[in-house]
Amino acid sequence: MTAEDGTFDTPGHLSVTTGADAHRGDLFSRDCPTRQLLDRIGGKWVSMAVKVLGDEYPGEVRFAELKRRMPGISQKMLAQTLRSLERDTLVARRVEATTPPRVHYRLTDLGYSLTEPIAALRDWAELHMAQIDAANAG
Amino acid sequence: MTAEDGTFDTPGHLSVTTGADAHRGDLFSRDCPTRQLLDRIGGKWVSMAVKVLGDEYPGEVRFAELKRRMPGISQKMLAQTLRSLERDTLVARRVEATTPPRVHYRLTDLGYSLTEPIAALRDWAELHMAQIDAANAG
DNA sequence: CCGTATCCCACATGATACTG
DNA sequence: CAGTATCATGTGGGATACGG
Repeated sequence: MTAEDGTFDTPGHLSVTTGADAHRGDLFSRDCPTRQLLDRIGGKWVSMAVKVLGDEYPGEVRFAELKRRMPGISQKMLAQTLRSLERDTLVARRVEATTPPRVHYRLTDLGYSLTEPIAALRDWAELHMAQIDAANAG
Repeated sequence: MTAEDGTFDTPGHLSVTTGADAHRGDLFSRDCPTRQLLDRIGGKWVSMAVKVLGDEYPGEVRFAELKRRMPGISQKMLAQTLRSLERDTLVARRVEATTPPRVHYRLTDLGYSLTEPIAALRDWAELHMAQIDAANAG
């Protein structure tokens, strides 16, 4: 019942200051994939954007429509979130060169594949978050 | 292909920015469970702590041993992370009243159940994070 | 319509020191 | 050993204004 995988077996923290060049540089820069992923989807608006886009997959959603479906988000955060997802190739961007321009976003196949593990989180959350909230309240 | 569930149908945006004047009626709109969960496990050390404890489940791990298995974490952050998990009833704490005292931590059943969706994240990450890193590099 | 640029602040995290 | 207290800081994210 102990570990059968080694996801977290490297720290992601630099350990030693002896010797300027250290050993291969592999000691610290190798973060665990789970932590890396959480750093990406843990942002305030990322999971919501993925959900909204996933609901239309493989269809597209325009910027303004995304904003409308994500109440409370600012233009800045929406653009920033989408840029990040685009850099990660989780979202594709298509510009219609009209005036004014229309910009369409869609999940890539990779992005859509991410909706699976997120759905696992959602299922767990829907089953158990109430209990956790109750524990915090009481 | 549109939404069949309503996970993200409320914004969860708070408007008060002063924080000190306790503005009544500023409701934290009901956040979606997924976002709430990500707020909890998205912390820098939470997923690692769950992993380390999960590897020993249903066994216990002592504070110092936990710290040893989470390279880079400070005592403060370890204690803080464990307190949070304990409040959420994801982790149980047992104190051995010796001198010096020994404190043992273990995942609760609820906490252990969380390792399932986290494993889904990990599996996805191990398959795809390299591709995402490559996209960012290039 | 679709952004970017600025300013600002709360907060998560870290370093360090102290205690039972 | 197992914490708590204090101080410092980088940054995520919000408000607002401007630009193509």
